[in-house]
Amino acid sequence: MDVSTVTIKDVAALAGVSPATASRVLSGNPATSPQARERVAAAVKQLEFQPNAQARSLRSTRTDSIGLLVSDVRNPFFADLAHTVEQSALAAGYVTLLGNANERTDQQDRYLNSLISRRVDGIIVAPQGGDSASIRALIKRRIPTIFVDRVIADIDLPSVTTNSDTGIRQAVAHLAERGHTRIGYIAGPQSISTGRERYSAFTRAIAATGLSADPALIYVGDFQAASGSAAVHALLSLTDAPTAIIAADSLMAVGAVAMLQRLDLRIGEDIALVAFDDIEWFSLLTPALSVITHSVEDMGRIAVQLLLQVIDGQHPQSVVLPSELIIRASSAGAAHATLPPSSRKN
Amino acid sequence: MDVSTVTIKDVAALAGVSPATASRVLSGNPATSPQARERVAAAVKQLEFQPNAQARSLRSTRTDSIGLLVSDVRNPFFADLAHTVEQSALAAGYVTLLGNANERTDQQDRYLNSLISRRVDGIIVAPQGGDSASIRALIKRRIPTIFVDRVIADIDLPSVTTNSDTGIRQAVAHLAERGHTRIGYIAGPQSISTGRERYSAFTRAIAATGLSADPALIYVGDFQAASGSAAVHALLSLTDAPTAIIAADSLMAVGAVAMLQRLDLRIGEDIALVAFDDIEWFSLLTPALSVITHSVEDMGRIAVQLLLQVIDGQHPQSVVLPSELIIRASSAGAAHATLPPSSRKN
DNA sequence: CTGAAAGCGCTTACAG
DNA sequence: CTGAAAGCGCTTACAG
Repeated sequence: MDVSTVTIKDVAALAGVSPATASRVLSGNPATSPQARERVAAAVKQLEFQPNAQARSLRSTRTDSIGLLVSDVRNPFFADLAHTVEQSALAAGYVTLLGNANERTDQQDRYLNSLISRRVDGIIVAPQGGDSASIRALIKRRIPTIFVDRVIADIDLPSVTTNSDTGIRQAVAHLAERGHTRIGYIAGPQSISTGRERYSAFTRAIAATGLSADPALIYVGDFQAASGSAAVHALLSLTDAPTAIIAADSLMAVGAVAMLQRLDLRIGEDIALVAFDDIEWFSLLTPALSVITHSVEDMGRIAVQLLLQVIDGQHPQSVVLPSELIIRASSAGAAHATLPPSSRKN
Repeated sequence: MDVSTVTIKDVAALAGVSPATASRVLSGNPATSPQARERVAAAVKQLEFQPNAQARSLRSTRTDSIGLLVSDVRNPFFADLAHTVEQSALAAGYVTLLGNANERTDQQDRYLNSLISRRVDGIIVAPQGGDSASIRALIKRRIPTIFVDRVIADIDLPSVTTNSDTGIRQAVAHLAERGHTRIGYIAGPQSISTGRERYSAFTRAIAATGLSADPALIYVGDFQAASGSAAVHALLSLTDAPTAIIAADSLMAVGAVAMLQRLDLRIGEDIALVAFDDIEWFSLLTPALSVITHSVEDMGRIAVQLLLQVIDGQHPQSVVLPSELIIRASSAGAAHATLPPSSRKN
């Protein structure tokens, strides 16, 4: 007998009960006799029965699965987030279907539609860009959904985000204290909430400390490594170049490090660098990178919590997590004037 | 009308056709009239109809989804693999459900069972450890399955793996040429095929070059960072410590780097280091890390290709990809005697 | 505690 | 090219 075609009927027949009873035993319904439980269990084992999740959820409308849509799996922050979400969900009995938007709205829409078609019980999404038809569709269908890390401005859904203000303020204050007056900022895309928020946190911090608010010190990147490299090159080509740089995410920081190395600049001496997002690797660089840290574990765990509450019919409050500066060698030194790339070997 | 309850019957009613015709239009069956196509399309749009994938696959036995089980999403190699698999699958019209075994057999089994229940069309798996009931179940059920990166010894399934021999031989030869005679090796777990294979490639290379085959030079780790740190500490505590170390994966290499830094050893001068797996970050370290590279893009792309062939009823040959040494500063210097940790500040 | 029956939302021979 | 009908593998009121 082809084991792949074993159905609950086969189990029921072997156990000598009706499919209904077999189903009850399988789903842990207490209205079953010990004998029935025993015999069904034996039959399941003997036939290696695996219930068909499709059929089950077609009838019961539950799938015991959630969707997680991240912006970019290759970004260590989102890889870590995927990991914690998945572990938390597993502990609650849910399987996580992971989708990767690849920082593109079209792929986000494709995955979201696919998750809708699969009738996941809920979705955790780190949304791309601005408005999106597929996210509106989630709301229209009343599919339990929460935002993580990022939000979409006029869509009112529970979320877990980071208050970037504290960490960025601490970073700017710290750099000011080390004598930096012109701090460059590599911003994230302004179509993404974290990009906007960290940007405004930076400008507020600059204003509060009375440092140069020269708009030329701000370079808007796209949260990917290449834009971090481009940013460093542009910022250091200024006549009055910054002596310190803050990057709004880890990938752009990676690009910044690569370009600084290519320009033969010594990080922490010739120029200070601080990255948003604390990635394990940053502490291994020479010098170790100062970072603005926020807890990806908390974010993932709380995201699952909130989603389960929404699935349960509740209306949980959004949660905002703190951020904090960790000072390492890349920003520990005093400010020095930075030479433009053109005057150095490249 | 609650948009989430729109079914194909509603679409058919609005379009003035039968559900059968609506279904044919939806699935692109050519046996449909232009009028039917047009009116169904209009109804779908107006009602924002999303077909229920569960119901569809219950009847048609296809789900247009594949499963990918990786060993550890937080390992950049597997994150990259997930990315390329997903992109290739998407191009072929499949959605990828990603599961994370977290280097644990029990989680692997849980996900595999869940993927079976969801009736994915095929599964790509980087298997944990040795034999596994859930992997045997895949075969019994004749679920198209292929191995990627790792294999299980006596299970005969198509696979895409790396021939680690070339790269490791090049690495050993390169280190020998630089004057190293005692090369330490941080092995992966011997329960995993890549762990075993790279280990034997190393011992073969050592034998071929006539270097020290002292068993004390080999430390067996678990492919995680912490074991790389422990390995470095153990190897450098030897009376006759190695002057060069090869780590069998990127995570153990990260641990090795962290420990070498903690011991205040200068990589590339006091001790040479080579890592298996080429991770973007490795070139940013100071000094940049020499690596044994193999193409994760090819691996992911080919894995999807093979799986589609298996789904199509074919019996594709396994593919073995090449590996190659990339020499950077971490191994460029000449060999020096290495002092044990006890004689240094820690 | 149990079984017969209906139905979840689709698809697919079958007949026309 | 189209529709009525059966059925995919489950679950769940309903009646006993």
